[in-house]
Amino acid sequence: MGRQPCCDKVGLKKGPWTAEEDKKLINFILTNGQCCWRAVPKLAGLLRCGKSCRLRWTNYLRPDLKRGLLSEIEEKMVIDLHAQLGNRWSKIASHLPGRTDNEIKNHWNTHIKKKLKKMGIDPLTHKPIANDVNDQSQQEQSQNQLQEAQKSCPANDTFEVEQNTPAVQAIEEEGGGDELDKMELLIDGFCTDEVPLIEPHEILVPCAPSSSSSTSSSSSSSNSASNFLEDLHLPEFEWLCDYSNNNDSIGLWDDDFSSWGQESWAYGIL
DNA sequence: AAGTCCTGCAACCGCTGTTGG
DNA sequence: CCCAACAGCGGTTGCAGGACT
Repeated sequence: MGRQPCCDKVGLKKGPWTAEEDKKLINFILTNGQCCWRAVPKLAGLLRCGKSCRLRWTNYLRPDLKRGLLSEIEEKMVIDLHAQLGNRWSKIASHLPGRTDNEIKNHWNTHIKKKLKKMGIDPLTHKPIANDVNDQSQQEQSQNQLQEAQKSCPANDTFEVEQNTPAVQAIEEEGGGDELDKMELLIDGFCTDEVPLIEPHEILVPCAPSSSSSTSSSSSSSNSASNFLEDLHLPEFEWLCDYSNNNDSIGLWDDDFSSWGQESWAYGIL
């Protein structure tokens, strides 16, 4: 007797979310908080499975998300953390407030991997790419050592940034080392699972409009959040912050979104 | 202008870990 | 201890839009 599917997939909608669905999900979460994702679609009136709702919320609708490309500092952090943690994207994401594991994973696969390869660095091992067989065996050895080190240093152990990985050195040589130093102040000496990393007043708006070119396919992705919210035409609540100003910040940082009450959050429910 | 290729992101799938009966 | 239910994670895919021919 195998495990039952997480949801009854018959009649459930798949594919891109519509603004209407987003609206329903946001309203439901804001009203009821995050609880029992399996029940969310039914209660929210959505023809989606709970898994899909959770993903949509955590990867896109969460108000504390930053949008746009990763900054140079964030990119370096990702590289450094990846050297330490491997493909544990959620752990890496926990060090980058406002970023999701999916976003980081995508960015790694599409940007950073190429960048590192271009620099002659193996994105897997974070070591210079070897050319001959001997170097390859050395590489494998160092890879094994890295994995052993990771095993002996589980994610919950105190995390310290390894500052001298070739990858990070290479990045630093390209400029921006000072910024990395600043960021290291933030991440040095806390446990991987210890969040928050920043104070509420430091939270960035989830919408910093990116001036960089965006090739997003989704109707609303990579837009500024203000535009995104306008697209949703949400009548039930309003964002209290002026998201049109990049320097504004929203006053919340709470991992436990379930604690969000009807009126206790950064929005005002009308 | 039309067709093709490439890129990047959102979302899905399947597996693992955790929890509670 | 076992098993089912559930949440979460990481790998992968599908597709829209831009770049190129």
